[in-house]
Amino acid sequence: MEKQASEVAPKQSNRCNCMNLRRASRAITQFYDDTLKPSGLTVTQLSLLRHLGMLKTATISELAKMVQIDRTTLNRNMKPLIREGFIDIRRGRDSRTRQIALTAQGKNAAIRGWKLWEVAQKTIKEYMGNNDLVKLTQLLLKVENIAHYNGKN
Amino acid sequence: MEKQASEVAPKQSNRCNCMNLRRASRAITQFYDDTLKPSGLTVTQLSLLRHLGMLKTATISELAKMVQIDRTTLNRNMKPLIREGFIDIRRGRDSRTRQIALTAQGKNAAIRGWKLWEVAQKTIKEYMGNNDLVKLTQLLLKVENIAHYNGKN
DNA sequence: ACAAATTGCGTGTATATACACCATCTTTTA
DNA sequence: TAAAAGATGGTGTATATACACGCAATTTGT
Repeated sequence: MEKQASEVAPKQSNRCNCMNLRRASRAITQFYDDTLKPSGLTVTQLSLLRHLGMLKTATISELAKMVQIDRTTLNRNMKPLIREGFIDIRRGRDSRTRQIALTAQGKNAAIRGWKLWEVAQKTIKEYMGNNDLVKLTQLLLKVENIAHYNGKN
Repeated sequence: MEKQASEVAPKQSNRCNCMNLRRASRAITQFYDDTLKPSGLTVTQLSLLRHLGMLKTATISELAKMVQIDRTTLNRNMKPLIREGFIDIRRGRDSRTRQIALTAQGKNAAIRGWKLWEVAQKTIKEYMGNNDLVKLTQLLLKVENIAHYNGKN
């Protein structure tokens, strides 16, 4: 095991697993958003555009399920993308539903964002090292599934 | 060719390191907040109260540095705690500063929250396993420091 | 066919997050 | 000592997050 040292952070604040994850989440979000800044997209927005690009078209609930985010959160997250004309929403056949799709502008924005995103991804890989990054990804996936654990609800 | 829908979605959505972290962060936050619900505190709020309890008193910037959160975010996060009478803010000697301190009610709330927090911590440890949890904590600490990496800015 | 259950969605409300900008107060410097 | 520089904090604005609630449309059960 490497030294890893105490760094700047006080020992007492590293005990809560949840806050540990949230601090890391804030840090990496700032890093990605900063890298993506020239594209005018946040990492959340780019993620949405890319998922939409894969699905071609989707209802709100379908997209929410795909990106694993709360449906009402997604609803709000789409607002800036609608305003910028990156996505288009229309009524579905089942008129309870909405069909969401990328516009041409949205596709272009996604491509611009993607190129910057690749830089961020590469930097992270370089910084973390491949082994640690793989391990981290694995562990995060497990954390995601905590809700299904047999100790809860 | 069949569709293999279950293959396309997860693979594609698990590629962004940032979104991976954010999904995990959302999941564990919901888990902690749910566990803490009877105390009336969110995990963020409990964290603030506990750090304040350690510091006895602090200025806003000091507390922000300790919990490693943006100063202006902290400012807003304190609002519910002030409203509930859990913390008390007054002008410092240097009248640019504010001195924050726990109230008696705040101490009680922190104690109530703590007990539930311990349950959440224990559950996570059980669920993740000790080795993986230690490894995760280590990796998250490294992620936190990405901003200092020599490939940025 | 009609009532009941279910599904899909939006909004009200509240917290969490942080950047840009500004006001104020203190310390340093010319 | 007056001006400049620095420190401290608040607010405007915007995004991200999700729970509770309710409305409208569809599907199901009798």
